Amino acid sequence: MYEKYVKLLKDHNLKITSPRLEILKYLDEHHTHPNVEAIYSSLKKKHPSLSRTTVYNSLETMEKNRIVQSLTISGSEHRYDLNKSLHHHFLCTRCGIILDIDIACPNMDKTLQGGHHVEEVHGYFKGICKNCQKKEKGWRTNG
Amino acid sequence: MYEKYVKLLKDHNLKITSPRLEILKYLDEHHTHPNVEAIYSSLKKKHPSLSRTTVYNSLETMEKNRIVQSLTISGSEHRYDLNKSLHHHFLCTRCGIILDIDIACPNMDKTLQGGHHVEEVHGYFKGICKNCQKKEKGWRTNG
DNA sequence: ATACTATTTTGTAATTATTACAATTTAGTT
DNA sequence: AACTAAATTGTAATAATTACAAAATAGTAT
Repeated sequence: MYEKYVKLLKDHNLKITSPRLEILKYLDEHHTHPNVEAIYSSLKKKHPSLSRTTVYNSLETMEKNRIVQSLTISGSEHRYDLNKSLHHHFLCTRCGIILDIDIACPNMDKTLQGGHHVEEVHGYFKGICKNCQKKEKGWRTNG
Repeated sequence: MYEKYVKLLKDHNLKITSPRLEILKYLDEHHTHPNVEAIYSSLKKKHPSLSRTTVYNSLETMEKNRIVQSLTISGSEHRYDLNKSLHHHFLCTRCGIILDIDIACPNMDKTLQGGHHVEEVHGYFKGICKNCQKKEKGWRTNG
């Protein structure tokens, strides 16, 4: 059940704790790029002793170990992602959904730019998602 | 003196106001990608009646009109840029400086990705800048 | 199994950035 | 000079995050 998350943590010499395992499981099962509040309020149901601060702490630790990735695209909150293969993200400014965008990008795996040591690369698109456009069209047609 | 900022605002049918002109001038003269606080505290000296809220309001309006650009790279605050040619950004996680990165990128001018309507494209690199690396090396050698 | 210690979790109290809002002022027009 | 919509201002809220200290726990050594 939790073997793969245990392995992930062990591989980074991190202690195996319930909050960390649950957060990893949550991210693995929800590809919604949730914010802290979403993770916290969902896990809190099954684990009432969970603290919001723990979610912050755990994510911070796992981010430092590159197990999870923090997206700053929204500008008002951090949103999280299991750190799998490199990919871009799209934020819908209408509904707030963040979607994975898999496109070729020659700059994604750079470790040096302009003489600076690069540790992270982020490609963000912002706009209106397919779904929200459909909704707006529908309303306009009906109105 | 302020002609070009006046023109920028006029071209977007925005009213010509002192706060807007001063903010544009500040951004034009400081390529530091400042946050609201930096802009506010600098302008406040010469214009004591300026309100922090006005800086927020002005930047919001000018961002909607694509006169300025908001960078969310830092994750804790918005940082601003005069919206000139498309380019990437590098954030130093040590000193917080944001630098322009001019590299070719085939995805920078996309208006559609995965069927979604794209209005903004951001390319962010995070890491340790040349200068901070130099400092760290120096200290270690001397220690 | 037990004891030990560093790490983690937890809850509360700050802090920081940003937004809401209502009153006043002002830009652009009549 | 008067008008009106928009912008500015200050204060009060809100939202996300961090600081901190006490309690609990994981992993290790005994």
